[in-house]
Amino acid sequence: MKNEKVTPIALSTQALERMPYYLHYIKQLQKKGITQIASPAIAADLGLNEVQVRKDLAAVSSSKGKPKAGFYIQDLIYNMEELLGYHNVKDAVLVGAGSLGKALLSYKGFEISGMHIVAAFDNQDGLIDTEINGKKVLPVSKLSSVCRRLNIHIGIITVPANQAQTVCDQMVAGGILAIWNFSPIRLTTPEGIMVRNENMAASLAILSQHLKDKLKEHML
Amino acid sequence: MKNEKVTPIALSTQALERMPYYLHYIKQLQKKGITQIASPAIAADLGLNEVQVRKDLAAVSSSKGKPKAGFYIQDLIYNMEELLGYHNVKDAVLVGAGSLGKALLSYKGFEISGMHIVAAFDNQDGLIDTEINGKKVLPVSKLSSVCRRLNIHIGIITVPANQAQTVCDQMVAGGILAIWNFSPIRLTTPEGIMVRNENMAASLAILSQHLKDKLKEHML
DNA sequence: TAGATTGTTAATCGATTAACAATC
DNA sequence: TAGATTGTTAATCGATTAACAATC
Repeated sequence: MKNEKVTPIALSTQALERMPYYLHYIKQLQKKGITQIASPAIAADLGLNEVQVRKDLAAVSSSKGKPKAGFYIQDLIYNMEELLGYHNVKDAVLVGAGSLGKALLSYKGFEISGMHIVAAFDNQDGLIDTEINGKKVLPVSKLSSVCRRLNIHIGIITVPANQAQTVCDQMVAGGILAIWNFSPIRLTTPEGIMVRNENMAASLAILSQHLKDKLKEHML
Repeated sequence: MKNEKVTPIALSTQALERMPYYLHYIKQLQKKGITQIASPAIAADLGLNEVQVRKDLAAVSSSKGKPKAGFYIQDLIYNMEELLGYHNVKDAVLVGAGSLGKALLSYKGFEISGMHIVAAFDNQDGLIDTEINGKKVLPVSKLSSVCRRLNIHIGIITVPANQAQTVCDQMVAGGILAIWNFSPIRLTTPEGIMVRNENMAASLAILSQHLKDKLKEHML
């Protein structure tokens, strides 16, 4: 018995990171009425390697690409959205309704990507029971019970460093499986919990490093 | 003639990304009065590989580690802050004073990391000439001239996708060398300009993927 | 000294890129 | 058909991890 298409080709994290760019790009093409696209064209426009793009598309597309013509845009969009999870809405909670937390609560991009922030949590008295972008702010003490009760599996952490690990522990206790961590520390979690670090300080460091090199170069 | 310490060991992007975590961690230790730290201890607490930590520390530290004892915390902190550019303030501009832009303008973490956002730019009439966290909002038309005049080399892009490339071009015209891109598209830039993508959609995709796998696993 | 930790050299791993025959 | 583009197999590249002698 052949096991065709049952085991999807595993996609590397890097490849997964490129997907939203492909998706955005080919959606633009679709708007212009274009129906097919070939890897070399995408590669040129997005500044990527041709073979890399081809491999990425092959990994995600259910239909094969046609030599000379490329892939059907319609298929690609569907497959990518499916892969990226846009078709089934995922509920999430956010802890830490400071400036960054508020910004994320108001960020329209999430809805498009199939994520819905159900509630926010904070410990500041002034914030509790207020609403931000239509989302109620609850005391952190209710975090794990709410997650458990509503079957929520994604948690977003936007609290300061010294509170992040505690919040993380409470999320895990509430059944959270994937954590998006905006605090500047590495969280310790049990096996099976994924933590994705959105590391502002690191990004800044990399830019800063480049800047240093460039300015030095300029001196010589 | 020996060329000692003149050419610093090149640090990979990944290693650079780990630095802020090391720095935060050893600063905590310093607060507790600890003066020395060894790689295996850091590795255990941060969930990293021992050898990796040792290599990272060796790459950044000006003094050598002592067998049995490890590295001097004071030295490490100084060297890391130096490397990460915390000691010399870098001016930056931000374009796009929407919710994310506002959050970044108010984010205290940047000052600690040696970055100072000098001004914000937007095209929305209601925002121009207002102040956000003490920073004036100017019309985008002034972007490149302001950058040029104030010798600013870092630009932060928090505008929607369809405006991002235009803003990027204006930044480059203004002499910006490092761009922190929060928009969901890949920017095209001349050689020598570094773009760091803060890719929300990608992060979400990776979390979402993990969640899908975990929930499926749970079914079986 | 004994043992932990260092720095370095080699092996492994995974992703990207190159080469090329197959195909529309 | 000719030529562009595909999918696949092999080579390259870079980072992580392992192995080990040197050292405090």
